[in-house]
Amino acid sequence: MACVTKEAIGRMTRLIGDADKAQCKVNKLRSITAKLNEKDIDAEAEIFKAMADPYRLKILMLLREGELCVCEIMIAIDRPQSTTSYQLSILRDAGLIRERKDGRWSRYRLSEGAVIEMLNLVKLMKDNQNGGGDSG
Amino acid sequence: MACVTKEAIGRMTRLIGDADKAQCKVNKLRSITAKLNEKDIDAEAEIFKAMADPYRLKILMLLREGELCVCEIMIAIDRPQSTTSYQLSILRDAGLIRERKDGRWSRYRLSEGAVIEMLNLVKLMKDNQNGGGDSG
DNA sequence: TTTATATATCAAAATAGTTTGATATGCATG
DNA sequence: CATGCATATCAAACTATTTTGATATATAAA
Repeated sequence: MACVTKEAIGRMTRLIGDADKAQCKVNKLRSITAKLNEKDIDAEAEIFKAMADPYRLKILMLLREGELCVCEIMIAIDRPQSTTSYQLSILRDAGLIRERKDGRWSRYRLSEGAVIEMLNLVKLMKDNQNGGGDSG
Repeated sequence: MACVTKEAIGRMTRLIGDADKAQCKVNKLRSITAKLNEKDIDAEAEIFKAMADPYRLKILMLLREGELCVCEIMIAIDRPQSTTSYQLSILRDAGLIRERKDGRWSRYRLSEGAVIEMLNLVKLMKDNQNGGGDSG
């Protein structure tokens, strides 16, 4: 951390043109990131990681329609049981879905409305990138 | 795909208790996922992947404050230049940030407001999970 | 209580993503 | 055009995630 500071100030001085202001800017940048709580950021990254897979996105989209058990989900995404279980465990551990035991079945559902908002938002972003195309 | 269908209908029949209805349900589940466009889902997963890393989240949070060049970002996140460049390329390729060349500097900024909405939404989700804690 | 079923977990192979020093590229200046 | 600097790209080591058959666990039915 400390070992790059000198070079950092040099770079910043060339960028800004004034050594004192550069020192100031370096301090400011460092203080902004210092304020960002590591644990919070890791927790947020964990949520994005859980959504960062096509099968898992499919599962979330399916669960918008209502609660489903593992055997239904494995049919829908067309993967083996162990794979389906694995993907569900990632979503569950990230807090995106909830499990309910029902006899020998495990039924899964979305844990909160924000998951749907997230899916809507990412669709919007994708559509904006492609120039406003439409899709299911 | 076809080779699991028979077993799928068996499972579904046990779940529902009626072979015809089971066949129907299997078809319905398959048709829901069939409607989900693979390319769209992959594109959306790509966006989530880009956000699924603590350093990249930090960068996005920094860029909420305005445009920054690579040398400023590497100071803020305290990583070597090559690492910083790599992370920026992931964000750029996913369409989350935009690059602007300015002499020998490359300046980066958020590409759209939806990125900020995404950051707000994930913070909400994380806070809900922890029982409403607060953070920077 | 034996058997079948649904799901979770394990373990090992396969695949994918990250880090970073070294090097290339491109701009600006002397 | 030689030099210095900012950034991008490369390549190899490293780390993490995913896949899936096999196996364990738990529930229900025979």
